[in-house]
Amino acid sequence: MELASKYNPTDVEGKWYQYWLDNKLFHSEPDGREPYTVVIPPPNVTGVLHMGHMLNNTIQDILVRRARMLGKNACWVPGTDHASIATEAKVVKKLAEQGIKKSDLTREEFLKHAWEWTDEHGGIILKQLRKLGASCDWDRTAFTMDEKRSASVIKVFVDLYNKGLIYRGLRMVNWDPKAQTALSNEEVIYKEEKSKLYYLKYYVAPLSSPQGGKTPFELSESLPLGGDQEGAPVIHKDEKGYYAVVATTRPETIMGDTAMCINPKDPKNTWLKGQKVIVPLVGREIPVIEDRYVDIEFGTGCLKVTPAHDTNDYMLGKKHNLETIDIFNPDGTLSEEAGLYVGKDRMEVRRLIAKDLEAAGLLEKVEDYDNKVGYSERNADTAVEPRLCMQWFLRMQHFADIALPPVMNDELKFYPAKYKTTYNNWLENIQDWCISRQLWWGHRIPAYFLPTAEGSEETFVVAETIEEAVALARKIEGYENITAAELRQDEDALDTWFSSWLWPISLFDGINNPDNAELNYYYPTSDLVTGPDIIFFWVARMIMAGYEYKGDMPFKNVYFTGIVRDKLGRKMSKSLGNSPDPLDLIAQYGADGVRMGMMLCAPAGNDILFDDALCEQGRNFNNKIWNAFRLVKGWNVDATIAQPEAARLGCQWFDAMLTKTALEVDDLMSKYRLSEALMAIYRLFWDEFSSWYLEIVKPAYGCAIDKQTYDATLHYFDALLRLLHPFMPFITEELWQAIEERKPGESIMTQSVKIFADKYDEQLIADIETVKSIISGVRTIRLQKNIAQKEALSLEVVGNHAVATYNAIIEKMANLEAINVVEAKSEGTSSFMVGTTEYAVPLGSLIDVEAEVAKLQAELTYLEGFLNSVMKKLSNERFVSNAPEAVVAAERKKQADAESKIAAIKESLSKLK
RNA sequence: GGGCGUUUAGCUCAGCUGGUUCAGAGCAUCUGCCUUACAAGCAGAGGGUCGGCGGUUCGAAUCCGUCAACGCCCACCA
Repeated sequence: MELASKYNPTDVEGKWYQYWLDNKLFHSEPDGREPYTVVIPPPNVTGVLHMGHMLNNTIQDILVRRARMLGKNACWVPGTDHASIATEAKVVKKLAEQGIKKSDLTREEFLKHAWEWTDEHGGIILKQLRKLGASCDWDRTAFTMDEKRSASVIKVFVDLYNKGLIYRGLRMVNWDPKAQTALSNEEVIYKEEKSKLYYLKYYVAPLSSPQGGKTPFELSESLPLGGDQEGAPVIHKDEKGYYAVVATTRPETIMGDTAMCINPKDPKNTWLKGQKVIVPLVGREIPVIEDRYVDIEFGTGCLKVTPAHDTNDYMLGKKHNLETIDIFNPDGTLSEEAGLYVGKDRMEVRRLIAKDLEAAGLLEKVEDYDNKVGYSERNADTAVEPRLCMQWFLRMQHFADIALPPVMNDELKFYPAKYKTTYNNWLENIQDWCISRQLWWGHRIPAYFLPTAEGSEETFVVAETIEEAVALARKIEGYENITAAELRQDEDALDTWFSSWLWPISLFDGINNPDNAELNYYYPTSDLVTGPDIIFFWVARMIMAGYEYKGDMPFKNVYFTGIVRDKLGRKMSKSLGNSPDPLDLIAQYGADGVRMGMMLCAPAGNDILFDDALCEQGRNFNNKIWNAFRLVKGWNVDATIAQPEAARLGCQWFDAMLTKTALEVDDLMSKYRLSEALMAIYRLFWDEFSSWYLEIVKPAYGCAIDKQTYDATLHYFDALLRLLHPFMPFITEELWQAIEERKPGESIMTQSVKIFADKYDEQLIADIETVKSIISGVRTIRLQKNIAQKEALSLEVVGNHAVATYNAIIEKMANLEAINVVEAKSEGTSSFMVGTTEYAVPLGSLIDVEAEVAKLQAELTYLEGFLNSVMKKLSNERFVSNAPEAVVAAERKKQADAESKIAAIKESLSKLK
């Protein structure tokens, strides 16, 4: 057959992917084999493939394909996530471009747009995964908002509510003013930011009559002003009176101030105890309260308390029974309650109020300050606003209790194990999960409110369907005749993760249909491959749901990948433009090349620094394999030729190498050290197979090869392809099909990777290493003396020729006409040592005595130094008496070897001189 | 503020329970080759007092302490 000199992936990849699909090789049904299950971390339904997906799915595919080739019933279930907040944001943006405001639409109208968008863009990413070679069981493709998954979510919500684990409450939550929804704690990302610390004047309020405008402080005290000394009170006074100074980063919230707080143990501020102060600009009098929460060292030790807009202030407010004034609208603008700056955005107000405060003489000073500000995970430019509102929560303590032990005692293993600590910390400090989102795109909360009189407490029922809700409502006193039309369903949707935490169960319909045959067969799944960034969002919660709803772990192992960075170590991001398009890479280097590029730089758990050059290496490897195949397939076979000795030995040796490497790969794969496993195969193919084995067995130009060697070579090729297939599925299928005629529907995918013995001849491998060194030694001399490979040389072995068995190989590879064992080497040779044996190549007139002397002299110097250090050890009494015998013996051997080498070199030198 | 991790060749990393697989691999570099599978290649070579200091030990990249740099996670310091 004619083969191009370069491998062309584009010709090959589409063809075989279709072949695999046509023959249903990715599809799995429960059977008698051991299952191997992976559920995909569902990408956002409207997302496109990025490098992170690429890494993640390459790893999954390698694991899945390998498991399949180990005879397991491998099932990789794909699907997508509805990603409520991200998708809703995209739809809102798209509608805005068409001039449509979300607020002008009904829920139904909006959802219609959202579904249209989803149908249009949904699943693009799954199509892209096919280009990568992902062997997902596409027949099982699921969506977190499809019928079965939605029903599961609702069922679980009702169940948890009935178990008393879900509650509704007025809480301080993280509010995203852009998306106008609450977020969970995990969805807030804190960023260090340069900001300002504003020092505001809060005047001490004068008492109304009868004291006539004097402050209680003035009336009762006569402490001196100032505060230079440690522990002395710090009292401020100007022409308008006494005042306290409060440091804040958020002056725009002063309209919501309902107290000022000092630490009761703060000597600087004891003078303020029991006073009232006046909120600047606003003019409202607020009490000074005392709480040890206040840090004496920070700022002035005076804290303004805004219970509606800060989590800690809220806590203080509750404790001290303070009024709560919510000065913001849901979109982050100032509300009527604020009284000032109404309708303006909070960020703008910050600038305005700073100016106004200064103009009014109420701003003492402004300092630069490094601050941490929380941002929405999905709207990276939007600062989160703490906001008090009614939300649904899931009690987490119960879940922490069931999810912590199996990970800590390694029933469920994390790779790398360091994430156990992270997991432990989170679960030990678990907080309730805010599961409601003020969004439409998502699973609507199945709570139904009953009509109640104005002002009275809200009453609701929680049920899977409206009919059940009505039935439940009718059991409540006074609502015996209520109808469905009178019930009002909660407007909120559930957090996306409230559906994805069920993924390993809901994919097999295990919520709607518990204990079904598929669930019992495929669950628990085998390996989960995901990023450590979603360990809390997803991994931990799946473990919780797994134990709650199936009584068992959702997966046995979790492989945490690194984060894909560029070669400078920067996170890949759209804004930096440093993220290559995976499909472009595939077009350029081939899917196999890109897969290899990803894996080469992906040691488990470390961040990976991605560089196109690695894909190039992958592509080059493809080409190497391709050309090795061209060589082998180009040979003419002559069944009448006897197998040459060199080839016979070469086969024996490669057989051992293959087994050795396969065992190594088994071991590495079991430890999820995929990149090392790939590297082992890479070296086996490139160095051992191509550079050594093929050169050893290769017939002379124009000559035919014997049948025995040819068959063995094809057998090895076949084995190498199978070893490699999980990593490089396309080229391996292409060549496996070309090795010999295959039956229709046959594929390398269903072959076994295990065809190797569990033992190999270590001595043989060691001997060939010596043989290789001898050959390299001769080659080095050729290079130095500029002697062409064509020109045959002879070799003298001084003393004992331990690897004489392999002379056939040495002669062929080094092009030697003779190998002679001699007592002493002849005149005019260039020599080298392998181990303790000296080898010499007679060069006649080509010998450069001076260079030869210099070379030997350098070696002598090194060896003498080495011997010296060995002797030092051996003459140390304590070493000889304390070290294990074997170690001492090893040192003695070093000594003997060095001495014999030195003797040989000295002799050579004396001859040369 | 707490916790975790990293630091070994120019780059990316491997070196588990201290001693011949201990200083390694791949890439990059340098030298010589268009040798009839492959120049996306072949053959050969150079390159690191294992972050600093101190300790334990007969012996430390490996164990302990400490310092430094970098990275990540968690935490309510306005």
